[in-house]
Amino acid sequence: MIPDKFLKPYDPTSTEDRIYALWEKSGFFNPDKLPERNKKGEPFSIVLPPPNVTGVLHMGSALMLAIEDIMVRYARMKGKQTLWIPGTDHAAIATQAVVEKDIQRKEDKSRHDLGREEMLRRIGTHVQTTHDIIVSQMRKMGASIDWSREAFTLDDKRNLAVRTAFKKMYDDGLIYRGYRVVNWDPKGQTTISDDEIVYETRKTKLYTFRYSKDIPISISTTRPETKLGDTAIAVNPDDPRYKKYIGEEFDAVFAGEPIHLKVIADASVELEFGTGALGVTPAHSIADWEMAQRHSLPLKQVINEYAKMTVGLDGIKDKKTTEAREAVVDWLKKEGLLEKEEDIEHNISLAERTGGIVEPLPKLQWFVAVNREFKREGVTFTLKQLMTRVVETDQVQFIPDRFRDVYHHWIGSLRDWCISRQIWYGHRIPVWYKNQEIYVGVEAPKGNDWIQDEDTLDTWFSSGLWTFSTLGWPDEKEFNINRKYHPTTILETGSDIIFFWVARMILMSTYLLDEVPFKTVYLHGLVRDGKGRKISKSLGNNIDPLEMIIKYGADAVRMALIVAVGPGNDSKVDEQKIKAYKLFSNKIWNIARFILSATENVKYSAEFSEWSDTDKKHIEVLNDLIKEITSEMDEYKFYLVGEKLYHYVWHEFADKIIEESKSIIDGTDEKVKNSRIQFLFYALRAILRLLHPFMPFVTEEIWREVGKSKSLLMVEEWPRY
RNA sequence: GCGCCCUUAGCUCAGUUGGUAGAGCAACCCAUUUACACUGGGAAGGUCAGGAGUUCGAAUCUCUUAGGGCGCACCA
Repeated sequence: MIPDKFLKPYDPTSTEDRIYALWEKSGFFNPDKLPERNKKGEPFSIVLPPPNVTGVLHMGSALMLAIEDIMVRYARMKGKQTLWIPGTDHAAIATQAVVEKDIQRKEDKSRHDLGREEMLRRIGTHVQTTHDIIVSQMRKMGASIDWSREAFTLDDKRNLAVRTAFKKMYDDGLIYRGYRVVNWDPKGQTTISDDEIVYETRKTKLYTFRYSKDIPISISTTRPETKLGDTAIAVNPDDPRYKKYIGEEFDAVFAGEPIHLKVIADASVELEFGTGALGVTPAHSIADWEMAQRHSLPLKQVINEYAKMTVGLDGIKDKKTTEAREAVVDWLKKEGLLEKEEDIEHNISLAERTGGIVEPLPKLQWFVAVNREFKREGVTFTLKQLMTRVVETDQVQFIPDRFRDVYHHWIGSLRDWCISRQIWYGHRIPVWYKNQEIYVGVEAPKGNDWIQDEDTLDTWFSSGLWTFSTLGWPDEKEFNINRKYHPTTILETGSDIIFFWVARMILMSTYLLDEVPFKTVYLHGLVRDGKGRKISKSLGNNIDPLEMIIKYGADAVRMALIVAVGPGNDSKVDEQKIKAYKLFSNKIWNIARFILSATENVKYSAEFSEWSDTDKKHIEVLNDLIKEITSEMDEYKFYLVGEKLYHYVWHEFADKIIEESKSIIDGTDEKVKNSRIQFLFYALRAILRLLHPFMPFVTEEIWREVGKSKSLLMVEEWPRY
């Protein structure tokens, strides 16, 4: 008798949690507990890109989990010693910003009202809640991940890894403290790295004016308020208009502020832009600061951390830069110095996490030097060279490979990485100060008077260590046990974090371990709505993966996300597509029902060989498919495999083979009938195994009836051909 | 300014050493208590963005034009 449940449509909700519990109980998520076949197999390892503990999972995370679980389940069925390490990311700025905002809204308090300790306690509570939700969502997706090794980017072990890495880089001269113009986010009250800036094109005005009637050179700027901090006028050395002024010095009182300007020649000045002369503001522009370094110009700060002016006339001093700008323009008009006002479009820099307008400010911060040379075994390297070399020599390969060019292009223009943040949530910088002394160490120095640096590290500093900090590094004993899993086999992640994360992992791993963090990088794109639009709150086009799982099952959601979406491409997902794969789950269910009832009193025989001619052909077609699919799986072409399986199962196997089986089974030719029944067994067993990485729940549930044994489909052998 | 990518059936996309165009969805016609809370059968639909070149042969290689997306840089 076939079970009653097959008489009803496939019901994912009553199945999935039960199946997941079975898998977990089996222990097979942990490579140490896999069957002998796998223990002897080659290692396959992958880390989960740790989701931020800022909120719940979105479709992008669901896509990531689907692809990675396909890779992992396939590897496991191929007999590999398969490890998938889970974790979550503390996402320093992002998380603190979310909690701060929440407290501001509910209690009208700032973090300074609460104090460092209380604020961290509040964040901790928030993080625990979101962490638990995220983890339960990963289970719902069917992720066959080793929960016994779960890590957090801010837990004790990872903190030790961070301190160890920092110390080593400091000793090698690759981490330094420097007074430089950095990207300051006035809204988040912290510095941010170049990569944490997003650009937005806005219309603005370009003003052309003179500092005073006595200065013969006019300049153009979009930010007149910063001109109170100018210390030079720069012109192109070949500009005939200004050659005669080079080296001259002028004094003026600009909007109430005395300024002293030296005319300098710098090749970076374009002759065509504006008047061909520019006011140099070393304290409030990274480009000007670099120019000031070249010409030994003084630096004069006129804007503070709150983006307010610190000098100038009434109506300028203590005002926000935006207000001060208008006041300076009014002053220029009144003095008759303004010559031109034009509308132009230009990019403004926004802090990615807070949306604040980035204000370049001179600050004492910690940096990773990417161009500084260091010695390793007698050979001189820079971090940039290490990062470039491993990709050039194909020690790390990109899928799709065009990202290799993108990666190199980014490295080409890479500047020193500012890693200190003035926020509280994160890894505290392992540096202590006492009077004029400085101590950098893995552990705090002995003695009482040492005060630890107040700042925390960029969240990507700890993320960069992820492939090996999760395997126990720097604890030698633990890392040695896990040594076979590093370099990891593959990294699967979103193409949007190739610089943030992929590049930083390559940096940290090549520097600290002298080996790559992964051999292959598989990049997926953005998940968009059915119309190809970005998912956004304002459009209200968000599709909640959990809601879809409840409605259509995780198998359907997984298939909808991966079919027909090649690596690196954005995917379009709408409810209709998910629904179509729910119907497919049901189709598989009914195929099983038909075969189970047709073969009810017959035993499956693996050695059966008396195939009818038609069945021989069917076997051939199926084997060709298996062969094709297997090589495509090895090439990570899941988007093709999913589609091919769908097509074969539905339109070849169900529509043709099962249809013709009806008359064969009702017929009188026992030999043909027998052959067909054995073939149905054979094909169903193959189909379930082939589909399992893609649709693990429904296939496992059917396998329990078909396999007629207690063995789990998840550790069955991938079909041979 | 530098770099990457895209333009194939109404829609979403495959098409990997160059060999007379494919799938899913949608739309159309017909059938159907069927293993199928639906499904089956059928037919229709494309000068592969435009142009030039290489070739016996180009959706596929080269150049070019147009449109679109993205990244980096600049942002006086």
